[in-house]
Amino acid sequence: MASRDTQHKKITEAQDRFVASWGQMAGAWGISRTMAEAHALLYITGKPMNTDEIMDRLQISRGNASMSIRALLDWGIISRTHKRGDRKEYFEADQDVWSMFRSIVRERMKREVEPLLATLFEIRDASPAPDEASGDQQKELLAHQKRLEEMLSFMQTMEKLSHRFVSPSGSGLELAAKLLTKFDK
Amino acid sequence: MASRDTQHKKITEAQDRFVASWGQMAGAWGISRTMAEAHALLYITGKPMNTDEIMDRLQISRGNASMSIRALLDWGIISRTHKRGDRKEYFEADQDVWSMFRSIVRERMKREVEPLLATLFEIRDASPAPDEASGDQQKELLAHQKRLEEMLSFMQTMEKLSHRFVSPSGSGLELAAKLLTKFDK
DNA sequence: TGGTTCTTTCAGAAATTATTGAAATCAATA
DNA sequence: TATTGATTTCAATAATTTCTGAAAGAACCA
Repeated sequence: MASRDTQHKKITEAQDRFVASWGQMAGAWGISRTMAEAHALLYITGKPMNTDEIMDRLQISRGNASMSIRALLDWGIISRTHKRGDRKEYFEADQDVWSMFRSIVRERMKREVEPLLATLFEIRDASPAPDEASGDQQKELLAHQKRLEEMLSFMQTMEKLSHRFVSPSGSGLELAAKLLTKFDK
Repeated sequence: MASRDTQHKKITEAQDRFVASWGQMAGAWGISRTMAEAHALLYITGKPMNTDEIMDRLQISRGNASMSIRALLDWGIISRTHKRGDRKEYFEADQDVWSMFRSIVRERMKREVEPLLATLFEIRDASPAPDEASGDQQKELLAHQKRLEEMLSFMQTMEKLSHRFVSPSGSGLELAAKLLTKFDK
């Protein structure tokens, strides 16, 4: 039978591996490794930690820790807590994976898709109006507009879909997703 | 009425804006700006272009163009074509936005989610087996395992969902997505 | 085969992004 | 209000990613 210490060491090791693999994926999704690691750490340990604990565990500077934590708060996937008799701030991760994921989708849509969509509308509306010029040019213009429209319509569909998913009532999509995968050939 | 030249200039301008805004979003999703721009250019012009044309239009080096094109080919969202009597290779973008998006999802799942999932399984399987040690440690271990399981189960659901979406037959999800957004409150 | 054209590769340079750490700010306490 | 401790900010630096350009490699042709 494993001793208390051995078992604890193994859990810590598993946590570290979790944190590392989470951090690895970060780059591919446009967030910094540290930010992902801090989140992973809070999620997998499940207990509130203060800035110093996070710094120590991840071996990062105070500034970096502060900024990463702030970013996670802005994303809405971690929250502040306090400990009686301790002036330090503690942070804990949302423990519901689905709600966490919803926050991420919400933020990314707001930050990246919505501005893009706005720009696409602008581009469309600034397009030259069809005139009676030569057939060839006419065709080119129409084809251009069609491509713009298709992209726009795709992104709008995605936007609406994400809204459904993200809205409180839309959490039913969690069930839908699970059901959909149940009936797998 | 706009002259031929004016109209053409305006289309080019719209294309450039499209390319730029596409490129801007790239960073946030972990692909290089140039790669996104090259794809945007091929998509929005709708016509096959060779390496030199892409280089000129995006003002990039030959090396960069070659590597970006290669990456887009690997992702399966552009394809090679040829012009009779021209030894150069031409490239054109998949004009179907949904099929394009499916390719992107397929590749990202394969490259990022699947490896992560594999690592998560590894971590779980290397976890210490529950033993008869103290209740506190026992509880901690069980909580740790529960968090791992929840994350695993979430990612597996996502994986299955994406497979449905990505598979040829799964293109029905396009319809489903559109339908879902139709009934908007 | 040698010459020509097109394509890929990759070491180094440039640009971008992430991180540090010390100073400034803020907050609680007495 | 001064003191102490916690937190944020940000200019400087480090690390990483992207890009260039020249050289090597292929493909084609006469």
